[in-house]
Amino acid sequence: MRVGNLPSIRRLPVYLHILREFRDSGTAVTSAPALAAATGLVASVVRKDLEMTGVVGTTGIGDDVDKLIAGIEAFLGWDNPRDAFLVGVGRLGATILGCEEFRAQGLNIVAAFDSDPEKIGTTVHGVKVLAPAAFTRLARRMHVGVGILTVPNADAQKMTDIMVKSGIVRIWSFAGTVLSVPGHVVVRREDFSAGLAELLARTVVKV
Amino acid sequence: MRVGNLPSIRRLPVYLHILREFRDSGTAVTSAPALAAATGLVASVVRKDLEMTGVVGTTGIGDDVDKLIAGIEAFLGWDNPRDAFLVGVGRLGATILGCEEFRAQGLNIVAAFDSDPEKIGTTVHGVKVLAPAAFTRLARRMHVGVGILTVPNADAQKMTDIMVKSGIVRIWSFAGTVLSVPGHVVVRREDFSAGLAELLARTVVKV
DNA sequence: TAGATTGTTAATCGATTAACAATC
DNA sequence: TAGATTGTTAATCGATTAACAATC
Repeated sequence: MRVGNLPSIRRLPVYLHILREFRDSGTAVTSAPALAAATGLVASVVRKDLEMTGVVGTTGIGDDVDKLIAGIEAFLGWDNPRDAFLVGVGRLGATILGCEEFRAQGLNIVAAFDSDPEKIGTTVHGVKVLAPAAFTRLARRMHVGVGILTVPNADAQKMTDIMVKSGIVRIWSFAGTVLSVPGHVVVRREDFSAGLAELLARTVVKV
Repeated sequence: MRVGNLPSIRRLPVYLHILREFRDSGTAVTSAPALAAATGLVASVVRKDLEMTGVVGTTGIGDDVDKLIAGIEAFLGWDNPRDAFLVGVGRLGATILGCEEFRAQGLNIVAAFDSDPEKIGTTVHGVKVLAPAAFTRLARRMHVGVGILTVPNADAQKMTDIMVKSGIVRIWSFAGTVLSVPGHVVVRREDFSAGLAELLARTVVKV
């Protein structure tokens, strides 16, 4: 069974962003062609993507902006953020701790972990930094299911294993390495090297 | 005409990472099946991906590790980094300025720009922060073709227009908005909201 | 009504995967 | 030789796009 394809899910936040602008400028009704124009996609794709959220429009008229916003937010779980632990309070980890907007995007970072004794006990952007030894116990007690991995590549698999053992089922990884996890664990890798490769190597020309 | 597909290009840095580990552990020859095992892909995909780089292996034996490394690096342009300007020295921008590894991945950040007078004139991780007014003149004089966009969403399109006007043809954007650019400009969007949506909404189950 | 847009089906496109002859 | 792997072609799979009847 599948609930939607990945490319569609990735486009939903873009629609949401545009729909909120529409709402803020007083537009109550929109349409697939209008969203297509604003995103650079074609209307068929927009319709397919929105179908996934279960929100239905009115034939001949279009879609209600508020309903669409609520529908997408519900589908993405943004109306009900999940608790997450972050491991690795380096520069990137600290930057992520400072992103308040994630809280409105389904992610509530409740604690951070780092093996550096200098960092343990400090508070970074309002989040307490704890010793890695406490990870498993706390994750289980607080029923935390989401882990953010911002450790150096060399430590990534080791920390992943600890996460999995602790009941984490979704891992947002910023490590460059491929992680091996059991089948029930979802890993989303943000791969800057891949992004850079795509940006610079791209000699792909559409004909 | 096309030189390769995007998914393949995005996988190349992963192969590179593994190949370097192979080399460092004294392995001189590898194979598509071996790389498939290390990445979790299937051998056919590995062969297709490597075909793109032009490196040819030996039937029945496999591929030379050093040749593959050199071939991928050359294909990605990592052996010959391009100069880039970064705009928006906030938390994320500063973090990116601190990523020395980008220099080995084809990207050489030579200057940063920010409209905050407190930041102008300072040096962040070895990179000078300048006033945005100087962007166009410097980009043209130094023939900089790559721009990194780490400004708030509200300023993203405005800065994009300035980049395009200044001769930038590749934009690595960390803004959440859709940017409109002329056809000759390549934009690669690192979309954390999309990543998060994919991570959390994913109820997709492979059957 | 005429114009516009919906939801959905069918056609197209592109990427992944399997298969295999060639060959070390 | 027997086993393994190459490069490449053909089959499969999944996502994008076009088309259209229904309908406001």
